[in-house]
Amino acid sequence: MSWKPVYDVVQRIPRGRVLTYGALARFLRLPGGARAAGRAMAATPNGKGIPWHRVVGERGRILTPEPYASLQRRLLQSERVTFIEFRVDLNNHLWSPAGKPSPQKTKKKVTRRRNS
DNA sequence: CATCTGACGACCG
DNA sequence: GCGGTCGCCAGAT
Repeated sequence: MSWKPVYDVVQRIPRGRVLTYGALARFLRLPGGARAAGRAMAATPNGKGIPWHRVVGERGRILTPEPYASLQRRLLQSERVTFIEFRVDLNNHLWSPAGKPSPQKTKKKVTRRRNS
């Protein structure tokens, strides 16, 4: 499968901003949904300058396997991305491929789901 | 060819 | 908020 379009978008994520697998999948209309985005990232070729660390779970949750999780947090924090208890503050850093910066501060539907 | 396994996210109780 | 299931589907075994 060609994940080029995925990498292409990821590569466009500005420094200090992040994208979620779901948003990525929906934007590109990937068959298989968010998980497809996850597969794409898991297959990300290293050393290609792809900012894989800027892709996180739906609520800013870091989902990468342990070896990378710490690195990812470190990289994000190094570019000024703020965290709230192991979660990226999407409210201020979520980016949109379509060019929808709108950070906003009013949380609308941020109260549900699990994951620990 | 048959199974298993996820770098997800939606739902349910 | 927490734990568990389900749909999806490309690779790995």
